Amino acid sequence: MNASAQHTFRALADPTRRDILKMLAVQDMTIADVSGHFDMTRAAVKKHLTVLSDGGLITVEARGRERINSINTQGFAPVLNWFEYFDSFWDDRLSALKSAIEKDKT
Amino acid sequence: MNASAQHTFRALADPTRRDILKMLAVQDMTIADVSGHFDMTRAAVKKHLTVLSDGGLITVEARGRERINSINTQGFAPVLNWFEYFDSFWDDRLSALKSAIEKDKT
DNA sequence: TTGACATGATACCATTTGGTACTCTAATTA
DNA sequence: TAATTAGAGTACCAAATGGTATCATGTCAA
Repeated sequence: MNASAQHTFRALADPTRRDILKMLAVQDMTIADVSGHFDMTRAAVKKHLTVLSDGGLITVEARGRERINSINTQGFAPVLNWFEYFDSFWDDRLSALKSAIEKDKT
Repeated sequence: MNASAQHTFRALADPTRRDILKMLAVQDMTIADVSGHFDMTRAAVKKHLTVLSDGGLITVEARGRERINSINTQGFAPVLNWFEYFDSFWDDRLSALKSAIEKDKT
């Protein structure tokens, strides 16, 4: 926690961590649950979860001997805020950006 | 160029590179121009610009012996598209996110 | 209580990353 | 033309990163 924008951007920079976030968007999972989806040790997955937690993108709640990892919606705010900085410069370009997004959808 | 989402996310993960993007949002700059704003060598800045170019976030145009670096609006599309994936899961949470963004504005 | 299970924590390793220093080429310009 | 300027390219270095292996701890269940 105590996520600076830097921690959040760094957390998003790894493809494994982005995949974990997609999984957690569907449902909460324990560390073992998450590990089951990757070809790496549980310890490695745990490290990724720690980075995601430091970035404020997930929260972890102890339940007995398990740790329930949940996505934290508000953790995305620092990154989306950063993008909004550009809005003030792109009054004209922004519409082009939005149409580009639509076009890129697969 | 040939920016995969991974290259784009990685390009955004460094604070120096994010600062460069903010500067280029205001105006196009040569490598020397950009270097003047940082306490590091021109070669180091050049490396950052290469990563930004690989991530599709800037374009570089030769003009005489200078290289004009410009922000590439459409380069942000892969990242914003990635975020949109979550929309389909967060029909209810998304509004909370948007209000959180508004609240976080300083 | 005792054993199995989920996780935490640490040490260690190879690769990547951010940075410097140095040399080289191409374009200006005096 | 000669000297200067903007940038390219490479070798090198320290630190961070992603991963494994190993051991310790708390919790559940028989």
